[in-house]
Amino acid sequence: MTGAYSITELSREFTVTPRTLRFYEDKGLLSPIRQGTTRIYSDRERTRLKLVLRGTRLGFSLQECREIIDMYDPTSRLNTRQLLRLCTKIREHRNALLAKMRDMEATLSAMDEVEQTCLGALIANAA
Amino acid sequence: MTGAYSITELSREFTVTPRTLRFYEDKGLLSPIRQGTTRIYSDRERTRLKLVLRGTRLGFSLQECREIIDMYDPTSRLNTRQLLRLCTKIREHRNALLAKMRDMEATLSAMDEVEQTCLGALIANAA
DNA sequence: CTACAGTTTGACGTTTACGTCAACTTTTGT
DNA sequence: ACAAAAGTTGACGTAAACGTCAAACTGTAG
Repeated sequence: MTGAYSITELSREFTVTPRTLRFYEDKGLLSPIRQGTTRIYSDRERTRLKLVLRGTRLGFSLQECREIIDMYDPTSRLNTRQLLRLCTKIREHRNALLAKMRDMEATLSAMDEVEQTCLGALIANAA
Repeated sequence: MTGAYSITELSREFTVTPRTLRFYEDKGLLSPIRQGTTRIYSDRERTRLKLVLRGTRLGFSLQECREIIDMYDPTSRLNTRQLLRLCTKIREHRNALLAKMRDMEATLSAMDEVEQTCLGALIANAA
């Protein structure tokens, strides 16, 4: 495991362009190692990429994605103060997520309602 | 009811700028009536605005928001063909939403995991 | 050795979603 | 009647998130 992917391999797997991967690197979201000047992506980078894409799909900015992912990925040993700060961050981000969840549920149930109306109208039309 | 709001009233209620409301109008998301040249927003527009903001928070583009909201708001009587098309659209948008839901649940449970690790480390540090 | 497929670094372009004036008209309190 | 407050239409600016070349380098199969 702990695969080594080229930039096009990885970009194809997630149907993004190489430019996107370079851009994310520029923004500090990915940091592939270099073999000479060529980028090599490990499974860790692959996972981070997956998380970035998940985050953007949920409407988070790349900045926010970075914050979130860096929480997930405690690259170093943390002292008590840092751990407490991390807990606070987790709480914040979770609250943001739960708010979105509520938005989502509201949207979903509204959609269901429209569908009911729609189906009702179809039945009426059929009569 | 069926209130009449000025542009600043409405913008303040939702903590956006008047510019935003004019922009949404330009994009066909809102269509306040005019009293002379001045915009007057009804409760219908207020609701639409609420839905736009909800949509953007969920990472939908204004285009997508418009599609979704226009479904909710069947302004005219629809024939069977149109109703069937609407049902299809609802299905599509719901699927998109459910996909986001899954992304969200994954993110949430990952966060919970990080928190557990974090709390565990805190306890270890306290010992 | 060389042709070619893949990669790299700029650098400028584009789309979305507004922000920020400016210049002007309209409405309203006193 | 008149100044302040609110509203209108341009027009240009901006930040985020990439797209799209161009020019040069590199590694590899034939």
